[in-house]
Amino acid sequence: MTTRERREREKEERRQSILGAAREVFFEHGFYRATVDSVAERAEVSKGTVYLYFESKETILAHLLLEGLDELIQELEQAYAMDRVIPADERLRRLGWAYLQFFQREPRYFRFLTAMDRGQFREAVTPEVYQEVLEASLEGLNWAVRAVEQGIEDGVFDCCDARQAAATLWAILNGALQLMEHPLRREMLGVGREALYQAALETVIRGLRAPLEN
Amino acid sequence: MTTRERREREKEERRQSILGAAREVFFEHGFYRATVDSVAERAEVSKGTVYLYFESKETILAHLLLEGLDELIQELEQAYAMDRVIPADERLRRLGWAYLQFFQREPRYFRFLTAMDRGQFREAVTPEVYQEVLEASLEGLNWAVRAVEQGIEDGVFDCCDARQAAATLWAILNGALQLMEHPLRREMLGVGREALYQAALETVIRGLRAPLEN
DNA sequence: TTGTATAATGACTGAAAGTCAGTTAATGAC
DNA sequence: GTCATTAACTGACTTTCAGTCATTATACAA
Repeated sequence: MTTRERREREKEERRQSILGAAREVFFEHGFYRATVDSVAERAEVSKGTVYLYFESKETILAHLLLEGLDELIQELEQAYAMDRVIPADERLRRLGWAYLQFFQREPRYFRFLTAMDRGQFREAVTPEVYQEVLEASLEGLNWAVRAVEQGIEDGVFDCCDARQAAATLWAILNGALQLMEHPLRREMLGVGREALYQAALETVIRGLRAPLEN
Repeated sequence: MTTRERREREKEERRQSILGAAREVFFEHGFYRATVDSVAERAEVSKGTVYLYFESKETILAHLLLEGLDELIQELEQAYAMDRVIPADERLRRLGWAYLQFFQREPRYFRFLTAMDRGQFREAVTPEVYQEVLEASLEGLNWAVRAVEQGIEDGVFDCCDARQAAATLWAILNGALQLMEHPLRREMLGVGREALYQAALETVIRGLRAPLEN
């Protein structure tokens, strides 16, 4: 039955076309200001059709995020540079830098990701989809865990739990990004974009490397 | 003219009563689900009156935040313990801990604060009010700056810019808090609430203390 | 050709923020 | 006490938008 296959393909194409339209519209106006009607119009379908493919406006965003996070994870994998032998601290530095570069290239993804933590979002998305996005957003962390583990093995880092250390790194990078993405706050602090990020990254790496005193 | 004064006082009382009602309703249902109608009902006034005192739903939240941030700043001031002679790293530790305690006691304030960074919020609030909240949210940072400056003077810390170091600390604590406040994420990471926060705090302090190698 | 299943539509509903013409109450002048 | 003026308040109404669903169109199979 080739018909069925073609149908499936066409359905997937339509789905992608709606996603593409949504990306354009959400990026152009921001998620909040964008309307489902305008997504439908851009995709040249009716609103009803949009809801045939996605359960809610937020679900569309979730799937856009999944795409973006996929890219991010690939870039982190590259940054880890599995094949080469690199000191652990240098690996963390590269990972942190790749993380930064991704969100500098796509600041809107970062904003969407943080938006996802709101009740508004969680309520409008099935638990499965929510879980999926969460998992994707944490997947890159595994590279950091591996780097820290390597560092502990090599005696470069001095901390008990690689997972916890990686989580710390992740928390600080997100905190720095959030601060960076806020021109007004940055201005009030009088701290430069990259400067802050680099300082944050270096501070954690130094913190991991330093021997425990007292 | 005593009448005028009484009028002013009554106006302020009404304003406070609306704010109080809003705090209850927002805390009870969350900002997103709460409606201005229910705030009005709780305050025993009409919706029109609410809009006589506040420009938008978001503006009400902004003023609640200002109250909360005032409390926070006072607690940070106490934690700094100006009168006593304390090593700089210990001061930072106390500040970080006070910061944590505040948001553990009032997690909803933290959520409201992060919600404030959304476009939805910025557009619904006058630039003045927005600026005011931002400034309040950064005021506590000054204590951290002072502590780092003291640390640099005493040779306990090794970093060039106190302001930048304090911003780093602030970024990491916020990142850690954000992660902590997310049960699902924490579960996925397998990291405990306080454990993560403490690890993050200690890592930064160690990072500041460590001498620059390389 | 026609019956059936699948896909698409867009007018409609509901919810909630925000508005404003009209009402009520307080104050002060006479 | 009465009336005029001002300030405070009201709630029905408007607007905007997400989400629904009865209806229509299309594609396919017999």
